[in-house]
Amino acid sequence: MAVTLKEIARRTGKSITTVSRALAGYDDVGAETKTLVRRVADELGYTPNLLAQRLQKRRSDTIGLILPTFGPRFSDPFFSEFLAGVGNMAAEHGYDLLVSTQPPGERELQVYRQKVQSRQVDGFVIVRTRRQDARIRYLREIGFPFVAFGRIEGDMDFPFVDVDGIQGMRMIGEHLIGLGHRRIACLAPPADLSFAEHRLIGLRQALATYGLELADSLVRPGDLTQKSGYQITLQLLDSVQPPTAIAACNDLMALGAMSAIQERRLIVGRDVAVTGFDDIPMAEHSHPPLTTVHQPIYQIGKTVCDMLIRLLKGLDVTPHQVILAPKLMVRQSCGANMHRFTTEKGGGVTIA
Amino acid sequence: MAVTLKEIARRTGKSITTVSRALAGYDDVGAETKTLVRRVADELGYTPNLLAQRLQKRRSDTIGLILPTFGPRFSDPFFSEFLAGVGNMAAEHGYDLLVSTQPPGERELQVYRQKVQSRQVDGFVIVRTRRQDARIRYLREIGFPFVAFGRIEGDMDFPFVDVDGIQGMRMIGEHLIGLGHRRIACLAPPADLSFAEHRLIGLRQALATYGLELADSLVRPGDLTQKSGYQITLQLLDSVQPPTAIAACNDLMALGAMSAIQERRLIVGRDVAVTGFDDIPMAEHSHPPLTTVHQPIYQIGKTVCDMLIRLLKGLDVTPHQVILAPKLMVRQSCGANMHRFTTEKGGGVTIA
DNA sequence: TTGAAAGCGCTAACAA
DNA sequence: TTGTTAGCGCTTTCAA
Repeated sequence: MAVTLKEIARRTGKSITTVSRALAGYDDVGAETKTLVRRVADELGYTPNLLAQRLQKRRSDTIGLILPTFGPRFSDPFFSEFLAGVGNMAAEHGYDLLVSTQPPGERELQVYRQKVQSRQVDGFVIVRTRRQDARIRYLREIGFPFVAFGRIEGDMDFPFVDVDGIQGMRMIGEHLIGLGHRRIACLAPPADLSFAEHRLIGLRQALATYGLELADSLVRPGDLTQKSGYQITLQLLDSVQPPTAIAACNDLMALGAMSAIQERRLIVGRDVAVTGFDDIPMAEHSHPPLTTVHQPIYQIGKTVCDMLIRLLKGLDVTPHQVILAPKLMVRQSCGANMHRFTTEKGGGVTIA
Repeated sequence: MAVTLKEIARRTGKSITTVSRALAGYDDVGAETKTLVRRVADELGYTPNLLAQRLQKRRSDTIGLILPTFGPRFSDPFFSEFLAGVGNMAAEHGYDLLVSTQPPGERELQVYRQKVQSRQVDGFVIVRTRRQDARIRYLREIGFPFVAFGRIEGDMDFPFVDVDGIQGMRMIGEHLIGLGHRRIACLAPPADLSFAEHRLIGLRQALATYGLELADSLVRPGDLTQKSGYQITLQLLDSVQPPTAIAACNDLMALGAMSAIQERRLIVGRDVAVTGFDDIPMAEHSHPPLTTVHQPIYQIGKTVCDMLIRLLKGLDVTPHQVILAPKLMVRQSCGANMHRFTTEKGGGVTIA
């Protein structure tokens, strides 16, 4: 059925070895032989059996990506774009991308271990790093190649790409303060995620610059979904002293916050400012468009994958730790650029 | 470095064959031998080399999923959920999931061909079927296993799962008409997609029941993104006789439509009704919440994958063509359930 | 320039 | 119950 080297050897009257070398382009094969072999291979539509090739080469030419995701309603627009970046770069270099999903926990590490030991993948892309990250600890321990999107706490002697979350949230904080906000709430990520800390620090720094403090009661951890942003914001709005601005640590929660505000018949940007983080496509087309911090997520996916491939090929990986400067995207949800809205209600920015 | 059968054989003094069979649980192995072998394997932390196993078995135990997606800003919440369904089911049965992205076109088919010929995958999950689908034609031609999410035009002698788009859009149409709408626009999908036709037919059927017609000028094909929904809706609103309802053929475009409407300072559900299709998580938390048609996308992913695995295992796959009944999710974007809104403005449904 | 032989790690037919 | 042999399809010494 399938065309093998053996078959080509039979037809050309050459040995399997010669055929293999002719096809691989070695120059210790006679010119005529080479042409002949190649012609026959083409005619027969030969494609090497990758399984055999990989067994022999003792590499899988496959990159693993295990999405740390919960439940069935997994739908993070952030990951799909990252995935596209990783996937395209992998394909470009002839690598396969093995994707699976596994929520953080005991079993997660088993999955990593299994993929490593069964030699299914040559390296991993790690996403959404945790402050204490068992995956990274394990891979480092056994010396298995990986590149992370995100940092961890403590010893960081491994390759990663990250966006500077401190600076990102500092910009958000300064922007909000500049607009007159003093009572700012924060929709925080789960505390075990690395970027949770960074983003909170950034926000606190911005406030501190102005002699302000982020009240504990206004830091509300969510689970990064729209729903949780929605629910927390309702609570916030119903509290005795509601915030005038809500800085969400990701766009999905920010979008949820906007829904909650609108549900209470308040105007986003006028009555309450909202900001996000990520700049997913949806952010630009929400209503009002969301002020947020841009992460070039597709590009990050490509870069992370590229670094991993270089690592796998034994090439130089410099720099092997990349921290990207974030970019503030000022749109309407924070009350800046409200010209489109002000005509309607004559309102400006509410200053607490 | 890595533990192999050979190593276990050496340590136990048995042959490789015996070790292999002991581990595989064959009962033509002595009880003691079995215990011994297993103990040693455990101690050494043996994990079979899947590459070798697969070469020998001449199967890759891998399912291919090639996302037909364009450009870097790929972020369809619909696919990521589907992906999770497929991935989880695959993992459950010990299959790997090989994911890559490739926009429709010439090269797309090359990618399929390459994966088939290099024996990288045992079968494919095909998504977003086209009316004339080269992928399906090819796979059917060579007899390669696959299961599709979606149907095609013409001969449909292959396994698939689909949601009844005709019925879905008929329900939408009837719902809108029931609310008094007569001038209904449709944000249509690219015409080459199978479901584009179904959904348009459904909408037309609903209108026909009431002696109405869907004006050609009100059928506007988009590219399924939020942005295109936004842009088309602006055009629609600026036309001499704007529609009173906009039935988008997917949620993303519907969300874009809502933005456009709000940008024109109109109230969604009161001034213009909007409906979607898919029921992505975002639909429930948009503002106002989006009336749409629910597709159990995670479940569909699982089912498609399960069918494929049964196919690969030579098990019975009945039924091998599944058409699911869609479910109308009435929320606020269409003007029904407007109690939350009516108090505000005193408005009801605008009847053209 | 070419081919024979060995081996990647595993499974399976067959014989003992 | 066990081991020998062969082979999956490929690459790579090494000798001719």
